Amino acid sequence: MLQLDLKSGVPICDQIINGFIRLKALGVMSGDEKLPSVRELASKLSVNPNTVQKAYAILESSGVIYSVKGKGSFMSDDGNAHSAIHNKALTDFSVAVSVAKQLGLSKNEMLKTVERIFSDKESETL
Amino acid sequence: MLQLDLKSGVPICDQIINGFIRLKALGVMSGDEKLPSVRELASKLSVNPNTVQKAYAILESSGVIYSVKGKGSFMSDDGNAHSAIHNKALTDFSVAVSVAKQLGLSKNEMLKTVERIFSDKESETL
Amino acid sequence: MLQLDLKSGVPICDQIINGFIRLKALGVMSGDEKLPSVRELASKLSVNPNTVQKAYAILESSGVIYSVKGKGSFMSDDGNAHSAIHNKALTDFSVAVSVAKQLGLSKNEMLKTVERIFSDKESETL
Amino acid sequence: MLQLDLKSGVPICDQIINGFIRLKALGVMSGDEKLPSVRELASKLSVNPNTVQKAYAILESSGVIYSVKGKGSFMSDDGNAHSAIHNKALTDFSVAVSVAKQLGLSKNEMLKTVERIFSDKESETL
DNA sequence: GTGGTCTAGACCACA
DNA sequence: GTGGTCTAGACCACA
Repeated sequence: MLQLDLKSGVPICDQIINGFIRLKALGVMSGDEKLPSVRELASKLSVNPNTVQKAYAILESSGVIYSVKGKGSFMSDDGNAHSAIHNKALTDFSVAVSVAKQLGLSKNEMLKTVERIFSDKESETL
Repeated sequence: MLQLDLKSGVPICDQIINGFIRLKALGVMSGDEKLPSVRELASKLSVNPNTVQKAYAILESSGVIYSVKGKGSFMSDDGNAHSAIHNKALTDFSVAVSVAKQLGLSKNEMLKTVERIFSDKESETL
Repeated sequence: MLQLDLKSGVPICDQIINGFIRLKALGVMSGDEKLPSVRELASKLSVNPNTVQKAYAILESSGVIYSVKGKGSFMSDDGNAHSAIHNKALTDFSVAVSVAKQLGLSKNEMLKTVERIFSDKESETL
Repeated sequence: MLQLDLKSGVPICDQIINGFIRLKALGVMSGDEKLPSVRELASKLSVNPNTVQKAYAILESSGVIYSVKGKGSFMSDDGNAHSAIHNKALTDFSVAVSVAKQLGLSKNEMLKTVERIFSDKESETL
């Protein structure tokens, strides 16, 4: 379901968070679908349960998932939460474009970079 | 000259580095123009002189500025330095695209964002 | 009869307990009225029978319901039970006031909220 | 500055979070004021630094404070964040009033409870 | 079993 | 020194 890239420099916790957001955005997971338990995912990813717990806590606090003690964690269908994340991602990307432009990157270079990453088969295996 | 955003999460050292690169790219500073002294800038920005020192060292080691003992630091006109910066900007932008993709942004949204920012006159004043 | 909100964060067992107390307080259920069997309710609510069993046990131990072997559980009319519930409700409310105060709500805001909800006819349908 | 009540049942992390929200709401702390460092507060409160770190992380993610690596954490002046918290507290309190009403508490009992807690000197020592 | 909290202690980047 | 991430492992409430 999720695959980590330990060499990427992106914190494990963030990779888990982003992974579930993406699974929902892509329609791979749907509302009220059960997530793997904290311990199960930790074991599969070979990371500490605390790290998964932290990711789940952040996902819950932002409304992406909801947790029921003793039952498990479930994907939320809260449109507001998911669109808020989408908006934040869009804003962050806009900032990145502005910064890159200021540092001298041309429009063409950026367009090509976007195309390249979307046609990059490796990145699809996530 | 430079303005820091402590709340942005971007390391202060990086903000200083990017700031001078930007000032050169935008034509606000030109080749051989003198930079403020480490202590002066540190005092103006209310940051630790060590942080400014570190930024200057990185800028010098990458050829963006050069130092003359007893005189100070000056903006360089080194073309190689510019291409190094260009490469770093390209790498940073690629990472931003990957993360945005991970969070569910579509290729189309990204392409449109790039187009928008390049046709946006306001963004030039940033 | 009862409806659970898994996303509310309130333990399922508590929701069942409060649900029956409310049904009695609102007059929807009356004294000696039969409750659904543990298994029946568990199946309808899609929860673990142990959870319903626990809720019934707590309701019985506090006198809100009573059980007859081989016949089932029934709503009680025990006045003492009601006062026990009343005390618990008062304690819970006090905690809520303390927390709200801790988070900066003014006395006035709280008093107005109480007034509003008691003059709010819609809230009776909840 | 902050005082914990270990017997209250409220998680330590939450008490720290609520404490700083309250200090800002009451005007005891103002925008851009420095918070004690993670380790300093942990030592003063005799709790684990991780617990304080978690509280600071949650406060930052909700915009109540902002952190600068190597410099410290500072109270934010983000009106939106603080009013969002205020709104949440008000909503939570409204829910508590509704529940209490359903469980049979009278308007008078609630008003008196609010008055009592606001005239309670012990609660002011927090 | 499942989520949640906490302590203990290591390690990293940044200032 | 300061924030941030992570592992290791205990313990609790709830189902």
